[in-house]
Amino acid sequence: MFKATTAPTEKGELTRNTILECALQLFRDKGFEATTMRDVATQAGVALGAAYYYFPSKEAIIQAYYEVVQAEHRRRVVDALGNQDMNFKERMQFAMKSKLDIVKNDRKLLGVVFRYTGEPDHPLSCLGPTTAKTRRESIEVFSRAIQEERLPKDLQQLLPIALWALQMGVLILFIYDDSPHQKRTRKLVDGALDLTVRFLSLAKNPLLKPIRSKVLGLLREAELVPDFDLSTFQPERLRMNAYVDPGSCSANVADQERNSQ
Amino acid sequence: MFKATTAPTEKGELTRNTILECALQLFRDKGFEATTMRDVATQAGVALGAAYYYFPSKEAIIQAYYEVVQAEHRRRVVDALGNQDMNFKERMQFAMKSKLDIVKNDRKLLGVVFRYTGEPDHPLSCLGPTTAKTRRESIEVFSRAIQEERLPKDLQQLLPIALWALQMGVLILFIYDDSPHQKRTRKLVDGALDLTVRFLSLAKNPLLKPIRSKVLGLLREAELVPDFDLSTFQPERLRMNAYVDPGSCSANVADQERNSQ
DNA sequence: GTCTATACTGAGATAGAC
DNA sequence: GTCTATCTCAGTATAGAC
Repeated sequence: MFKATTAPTEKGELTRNTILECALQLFRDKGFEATTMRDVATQAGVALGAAYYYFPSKEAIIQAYYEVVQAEHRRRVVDALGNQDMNFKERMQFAMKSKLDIVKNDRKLLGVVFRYTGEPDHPLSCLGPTTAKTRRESIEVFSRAIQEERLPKDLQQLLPIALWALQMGVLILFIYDDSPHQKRTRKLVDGALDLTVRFLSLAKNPLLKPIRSKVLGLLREAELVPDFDLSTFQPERLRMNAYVDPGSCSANVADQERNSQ
Repeated sequence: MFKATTAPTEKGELTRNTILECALQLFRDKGFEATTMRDVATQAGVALGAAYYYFPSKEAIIQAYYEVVQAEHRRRVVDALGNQDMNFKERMQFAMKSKLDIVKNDRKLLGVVFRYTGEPDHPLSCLGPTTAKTRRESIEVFSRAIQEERLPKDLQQLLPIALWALQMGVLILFIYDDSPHQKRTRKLVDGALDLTVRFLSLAKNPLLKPIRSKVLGLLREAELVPDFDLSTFQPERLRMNAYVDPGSCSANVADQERNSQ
């Protein structure tokens, strides 16, 4: 199991970490719904007010969890890219599977991340403006994983976003997957990436450039893909993130949610 | 605007309909969160307990709404298939767009349908066992829409499920789409279906049968597509619906949710 | 800025009377 | 089937300690 939080620097960080760790332990033991904020505060040895001081809602704790997961994912991928010799497909596989490894014991918790997917205005919407930073980081991890591969520019832009979207779907499947060790989902990942590689070597063919352009144009029109050429990829320009003041991306969820009240 | 409910026959049905209509009106006016169950009960002229008698939770009202939408969708598609002369692409377009037309003024409400997507055990999970009937009906509508087209058996099985999945994604995009009349989403639908048609005429080529088999095998292994040949399509065999007793599918959400407590 | 302690409100949900 | 009374708990408020 990966360490859930990074080393705290200030006292406040330590309290926050304690609350986070205790909350996650309770969520794992009793379930998210069955755990009250009072339980969390008691377990962490702080007053209720302290819990709310750091996390504006119970769901915000899950969001914080997901950010930790995301940081760990990045760490693992960067580490592996630096130390292992993997081919294109292996790098994509690693990027997908390491995420699953990280969350494998927390499938119940993970589902809460998706709770406000359909509600753009909710501060914890996993596709909304306040979660843009995490989303961008996630896409960036996939971007790194495929960086070394020589791909046409349009595919280079498209693929990390497609992999991120695939990963979102895979996570849902993973949550529902009751096969031992979620073998079913892992097999699907293998197969999907296998097809992706084959498909890409087809798509690289200059003869298919028109259809690639059509697809990209379509996704750009839908503002699912940023409408400019990227060497420095800036997915915060995604339409779904359009409301975000880029400067506000650095605040933590607690602050963001508080601000939005 | 379509009529939200069918003509009630018994007294209980009438009360239920009243509560449903009043709730939806309030949700549209004030928003889902801002509306309390007390508001709903008051507006409908019943006691709080009566509202909970028919709908075990506030979200269950949204689920009931979605079932009405689904019924209307089926009605429109069946009607159009019988009366209009449309080609393959037009039929798919109609199936997609009529759904959007139905929900176009309720995008805020619609998001709540997705609230428990990541929580398999929740009675209102839109991918869970208790919503299997609605899901099956939705897939069946797409199945009808493409029925007349001559397609290889495997594609005939795959396509309705793929269209259903596409529609789920499209609905999310639709919710986030702030362009006038959600033109952006509608254009994406056009483009996506255009590509689908082109892709299908490619895929129909017997030379590509092996890759088709691979894709289908993959999806079957992941239990995203039922593992048998279908002439009578039975999506309740989908893995995600595996817990469902097929006999229990006829009960309404309220009953199902109550039973699951 | 980081917390404690306590009291309070609002609303989702339930129990049990009728 | 319906109502009234009640419960629980998320979240807020406040006043103050360090």
